[in-house]
Amino acid sequence: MSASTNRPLSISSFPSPIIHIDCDAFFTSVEQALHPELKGKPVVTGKERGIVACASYEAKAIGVKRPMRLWEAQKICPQLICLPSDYETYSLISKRMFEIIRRFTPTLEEYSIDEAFAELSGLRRLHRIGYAEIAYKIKQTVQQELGFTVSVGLSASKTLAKIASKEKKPDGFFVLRASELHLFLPKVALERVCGFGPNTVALLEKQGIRNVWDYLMRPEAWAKALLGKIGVELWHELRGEAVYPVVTQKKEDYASISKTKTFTPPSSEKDFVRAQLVRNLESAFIKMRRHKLRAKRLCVFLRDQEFHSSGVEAQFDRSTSSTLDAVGLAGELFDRVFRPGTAYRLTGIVLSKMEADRTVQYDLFDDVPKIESMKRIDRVLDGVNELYGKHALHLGTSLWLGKHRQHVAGRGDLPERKMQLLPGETYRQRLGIPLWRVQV
DNA sequence: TCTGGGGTCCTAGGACCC
DNA sequence: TCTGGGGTCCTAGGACCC
Repeated sequence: MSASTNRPLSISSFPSPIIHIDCDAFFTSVEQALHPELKGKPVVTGKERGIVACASYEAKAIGVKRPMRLWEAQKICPQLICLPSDYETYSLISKRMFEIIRRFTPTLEEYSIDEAFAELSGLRRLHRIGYAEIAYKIKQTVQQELGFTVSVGLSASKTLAKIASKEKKPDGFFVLRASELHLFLPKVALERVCGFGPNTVALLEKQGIRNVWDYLMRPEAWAKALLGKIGVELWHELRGEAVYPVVTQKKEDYASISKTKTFTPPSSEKDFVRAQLVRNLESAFIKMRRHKLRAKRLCVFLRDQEFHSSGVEAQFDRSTSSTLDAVGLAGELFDRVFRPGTAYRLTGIVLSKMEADRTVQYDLFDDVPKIESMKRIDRVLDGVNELYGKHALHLGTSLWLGKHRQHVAGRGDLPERKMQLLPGETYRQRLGIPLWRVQV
């Protein structure tokens, strides 16, 4: 890099001042704040899954990392305290944090359960202090009221603010002025940019780019040619020219809902893999109905032993929230993806093209009584499952075994399905799930 | 890092239409 | 039958994020 290129990109410090607030070891910090006896001790969450979901800084110091197996972590650190994740509480604390920040600025984006972006423009006059002081005051207030530390970065774009918040973690506070980028960015590794994953970093390194400043010294057109749209956006963001807005609107609905599940050992037994898939289908539909949504599109995918995934997508005749309605198509897609002789380790389904399930609109040729009765079945299913636990009541695996063609073509009819529920013992036993015996 | 689960967005190629 | 060009939708897959 020649000296002549190493000069400020911008004279103004903050064309648009944006802060990124990132909680330090959020889940365990909440636990320690709620249970003071845990303070200063190595704590992890994730007990229910058997892997480390979050490790406190005390645990990290001993070498516990994410996502380590729990037994592995306990070997390294025998005095480790393992807790199950308590998402409801974490969400509550998360909401409280967002509310605290909103007292300073309404322009807040709830980026994830433990991260937020906020715009500070126009606040200097209101608070009669500079942006850095406002940012610091936000950090202090959050910490005081929640009882654990957060890291805050202030800069001129979301991408830069995120880099800044990581700079001094934990309990970090870092101000990155646009006028100082030429001094700071040569020290910043490419993987610290949100949007540069392992593949992109490898590609950039092949081009002789070793840090963020190197990247900015290439022309915009070069970034576009190499990395496309995202490449250009980040090229601007990293120069302190904000491209990504702080999105204040809370996202309510999902663009997609997915359920995947890994099983061990891997299996090449078609009906067993299919049974796994049905399970995911049911879970996804339960979740979808809880959010009062329906889906038009369905994707089925499998992952084999070698970690290669393959999937197919298709659309329903009309969007649906009924599990029964979807089984046929799911079965068809499964048959298209499944390769005999291949051992699979995971099945997954993705529902997309979602819409609100409030407005009922039937096509001329829809079988209205049947749709209505399927909806009633779903309500019963959801009700029973609510009472007795998810999957207490579920589809018999046999529902589509052998006969599923018929269901796809004619969509079947309910009494007949009820008769066909019982065979398939082996898979049911292997999955350890009860039968569907309820009269609808 | 020999690998958990839930998301979002982008892109390239093909089909199909005018 | 061959020849263009362009638009749009769908599909499959990739990359990345928390």
